[in-house]
This record gives sequence, C-alpha cells and structure tokens, in this order.
Amino acid sequence: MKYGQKEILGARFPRSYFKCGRKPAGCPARKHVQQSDADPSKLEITYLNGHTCDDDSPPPSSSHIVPDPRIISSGTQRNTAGLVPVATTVLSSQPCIGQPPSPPLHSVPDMMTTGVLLPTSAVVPAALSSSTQYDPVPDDTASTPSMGEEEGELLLFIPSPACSQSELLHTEVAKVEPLGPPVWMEHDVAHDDACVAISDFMVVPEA
DNA sequence: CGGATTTGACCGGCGC
DNA sequence: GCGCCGGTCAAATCCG
Repeated sequence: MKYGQKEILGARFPRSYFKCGRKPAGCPARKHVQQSDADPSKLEITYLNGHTCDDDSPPPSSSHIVPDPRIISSGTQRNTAGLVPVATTVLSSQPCIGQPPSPPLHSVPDMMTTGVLLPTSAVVPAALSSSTQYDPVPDDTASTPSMGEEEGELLLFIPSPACSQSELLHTEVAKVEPLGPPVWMEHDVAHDDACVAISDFMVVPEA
C-alpha cells in the first residue's frame, strides 16, 4: 500500500513509500522505491522491517529460485531512521549483451521479445512513481501468492520481509536477505562479460 | 460506494 | 537554536 511519495534532494526522481496493506494494520513492514538517478530504467527498492502480520506462510510458488543473470539481489546498505533494513532488492531485466535472453521467469507474451522480464513493469513507464496503477512492490492486498501460479508461471519467492515482497515481486526477485542484520550481498554475475548486475536496481523497460 | 492513490502538511533527526 | 531533509500521516480525489 503506497502511503507517500517524496522528492529526494539530489535525486531526479521522487521516492515512493509503501507499507504493508495487510489487515489488520500494524505490520511495520515498509519499502521504499526510487527510480535510479543514474539509470532511470532501474528501480532501487529498499525493504525496511519485517512483517508482523501473518505473512510467513510460504507462498505456493516458493523455492523457485532461478539463477537468472538478469535478476540480482542484495542485502541493504542503508539504514534509515533507525529502521532495520530488511533487504534491498536488485533487479535487472535487461537482456545480457551477447547472450540470448534466458527463459522467462514469468510467462509474458510479447513483452519478452523486447527483453522485458517484469510483466508489471513492462507496461509501466519509467516514471513509475507517478503511476497510479504501478506498484513495483505490490502488497498482498493487491496480489495474492497464488496469482501467477495458477497460470503455471514460474515464480520467485522472497522470504517476505515485507508483505509485498513475496507476492509483489513474484516475478521479479530472486532472493533477499531475511530478517537480521543488514548484509551487503553483491552478486556479480559473470555472463559473457556482459550481464553484470550489481545492486539495488530493477530494470524496467523504458516507456 | 468502497478501496486505492495522490499530495500537501506535519514531525523528528541531523548538521551547521 | 535553527533550518533542511527524509519519512509518515491524513484528507481529498480518483477509479472500478
């Protein structure tokens, strides 16, 4: 559930604030989504706090960790306002240069032909922060763990620091660090010297 | 009509 | 002590 948006000093794009929309309220899970300043096609997603709501039941699609070079995740390097960063998700959907696109993690007709990995972002302009429909990390109120799976899609499961993580990013995330001290995980994916996704970013197709 | 989104206002922390 | 900035709240608005 989006609860705010703010222009960040020095950033070209506003930061969007999401919190767990699960009922009853009280779940401290938060996530901050900001479009990368360096690369507008990337999204920086930071998760704060874990869920206190009943969100630890493994999604039906769990455990489908697919080592896709386009999907990188990391721990978090930021700790804002004393909150405990649960994880920062790094995503990249850009096809590796000189390498055929890996099989879609999500059955996305047509869009995959353009290298789009994320169905949700595929239809969203880079300026996601202003989009009314687009929640890069939709929370459970917007989507259910079962969605997607019904379609036989291969989903990725994130150990749910935020309600949204497992469900929202069901097509996006490979993994995030579970609750605990912030851990900086940097994945260097050596794929033909091209696809090196580093951190904190999710690539969305340019509008 | 209910729920989701937007957006201006408010609050607290931090640096000067 | 003051101002700036990030984060959150809440009322207004939009959409299905």
